[in-house]
Amino acid sequence: MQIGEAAKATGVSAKMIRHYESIGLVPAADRRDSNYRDYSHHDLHRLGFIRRARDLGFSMDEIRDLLKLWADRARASSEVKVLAQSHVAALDAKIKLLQEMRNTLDHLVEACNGDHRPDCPIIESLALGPLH
Amino acid sequence: MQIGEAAKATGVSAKMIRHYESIGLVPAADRRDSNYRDYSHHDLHRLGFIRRARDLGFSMDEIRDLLKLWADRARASSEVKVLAQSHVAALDAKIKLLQEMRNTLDHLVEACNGDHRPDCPIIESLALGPLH
DNA sequence: CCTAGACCTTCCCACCATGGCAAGGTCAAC
DNA sequence: GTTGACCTTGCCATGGTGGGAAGGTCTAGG
Repeated sequence: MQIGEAAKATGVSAKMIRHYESIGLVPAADRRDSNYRDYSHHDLHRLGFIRRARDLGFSMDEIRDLLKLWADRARASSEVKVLAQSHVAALDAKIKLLQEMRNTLDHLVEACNGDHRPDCPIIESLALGPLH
Repeated sequence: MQIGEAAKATGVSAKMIRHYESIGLVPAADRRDSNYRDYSHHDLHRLGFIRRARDLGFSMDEIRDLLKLWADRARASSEVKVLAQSHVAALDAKIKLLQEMRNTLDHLVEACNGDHRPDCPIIESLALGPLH
């Protein structure tokens, strides 16, 4: 199976498959005589794993760790759990930050008349002063 | 006031102040004989505005628009409100995405024993198959 | 007067994940 | 044998920020 097909099958773009190979996240693919990359079922499995991990927001480094844990059939599930938990915590922190932004801004939006007049608490709040 | 002091006063790093100047977000600062940049109260005001907008998660492009709206004292508050509302919507979308990640992963975490045994729904879920 | 150190200058490189484009090779179908 | 769909490598860009190098400027103290 060549790269385009592998891309469709896994939802990882051909571009990114090559990139993952270049950074060592996946082993270098086999090549045909044409020099085209050739993907096995096993390769697809690995790419699918990576895509799902990315869909959950894991970073490349974390995915690298997850792949190692996946390969190690003797590792304790607690090792995986710890990694996943710390990612949940990171997601929670990001969500909290975004929610604070959202709420602050939403209050300002609510306070803004949104009419033809220039007075606007949103701009005024941004324009407080040099500091503070 | 030179750049380091302006950085402390506004919470925008000297590095970023220069960057903002280079991309035209702030006008080129006055220079002293030494070629050091020289910041006025007015400049600080603008930098403070930018920092607060960044703290609310606005992109550089949006901040550019906000600065224009700030400068235009005749503009309707509705113009500002529309911009802010669309940013709130963008924040909501990001938050939703992160929450979906978080919840999916959290369910897997809850389902994982986290003990010495290797069985782990987290890894199993990532390893579903080449597709799906 | 000289030096140390704290500041400033410009310029280039790095991150992370991804896309785009260009110049060229390969293969299948018509 | 040409067309068109695919592949190859390589370089550049994004956005917002930090790091560092190599060198100029200023101030305080000996």
